[in-house]
Amino acid sequence: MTATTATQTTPASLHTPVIGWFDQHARDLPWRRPEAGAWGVMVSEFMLQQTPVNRVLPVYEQWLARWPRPADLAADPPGEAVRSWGRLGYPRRALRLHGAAQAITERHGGDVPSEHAQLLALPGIGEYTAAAVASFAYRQRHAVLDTNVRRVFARAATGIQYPPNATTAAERKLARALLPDESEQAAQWAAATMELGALVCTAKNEDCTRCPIATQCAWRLAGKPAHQGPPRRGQTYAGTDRQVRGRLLAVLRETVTPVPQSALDAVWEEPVQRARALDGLVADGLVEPLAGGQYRLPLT
DNA sequence: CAAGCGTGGGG
DNA sequence: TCCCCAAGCTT
Repeated sequence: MTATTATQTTPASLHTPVIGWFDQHARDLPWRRPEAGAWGVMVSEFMLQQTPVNRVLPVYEQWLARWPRPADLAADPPGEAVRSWGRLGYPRRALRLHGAAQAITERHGGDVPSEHAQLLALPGIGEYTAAAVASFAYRQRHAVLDTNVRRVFARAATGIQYPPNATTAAERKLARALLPDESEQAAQWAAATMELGALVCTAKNEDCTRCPIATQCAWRLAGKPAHQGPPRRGQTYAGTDRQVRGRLLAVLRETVTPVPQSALDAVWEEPVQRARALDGLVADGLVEPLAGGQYRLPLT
C-alpha cells in the first residue's frame, strides 16, 4: 500500500461527489435547459442578482417570450424593460440589462459574447455574472464565486461558517485551486457548488445529512463553530429613500400615460425625502421628467 | 471600499 | 412581530 492519507481532502476528492449529487438533485430551471441559450442564461443572471429563484421564474418566462433575442429588447424603450421588471426589486438592473442588450446588438452582432472580458464590459455585468455566463452558457472554465459558492468553500475548505463580507483574493485563489482542469467538468462543478449552497449548505439551517461532502467538510469536522466577529450589517428598509423610490416607481409602472406630480406626491408624506427620491430616480434614468410637472418611465 | 440600491418569504 | 436573507453591481 502507499502512504496516502485516506482522509485528506483534495480538489479531486470533492469533484465526483458534488457533481454526482448535482446530477441527481439539480432543479429543473428554465435557464438550465439547452433552449435557453446564452441570452436566457444572461437574463436569468441579471434577475437572480439578489432576488430569489421562485420570484424570478414568472418574470423570466414573460421576458423571454416578449424579447427572445437581445435585439428585440434593444428595440424597445428602456422604460418597457423597467415596467416588465415588475416587483423583482433593484430596477436599475432592468435598465442595465436593456443597455447590455443594446451593446450586444451594436457591438456583437446581436449575439451574447462568449469572452469573459467582453461580458465584463457590458453594463450590469461584474466579476460573478461574467464568469457565470461564460461557464453556464459557453461551458468555459471559470471560478464562479457567488454567495452560495463562497459559503460552501468557506465551510468545506476553510472551516468557517460564513465567508467575509466582500470577496477576497484568498477566496479567488482557493476557487481556482479547486476548479477541475477540464472545462466541461469545471462548468458542472460551478453549477453544482452553487446548487449545493442554495439547497443544502444554506446560510441558516444547513442540512449536513444531505450533503455529499459532509465527511470532508472542515467546518463540520471542527464541530461547526459559530461565526466570529461582528454581525452582518442588517439593511434597514422602512423609512428609507429606497422605500420611497419603490413606491414612486410602482405608480409609474402602472400606466403608459404620463403621471401628474400629484399622483406621485400621494405615495409619501414627507416632501423633502419624496423630492430627493424622485430626483434620484430621474438621475438614474429610471424616470423621465416631462414639461408641466409630469413623469413617465423613460422612452429613451 | 463602504454605502446605496427593492422586495417579499420564512423562521 | 421582527429579523434575516436571496445567483451583485456601481460609485
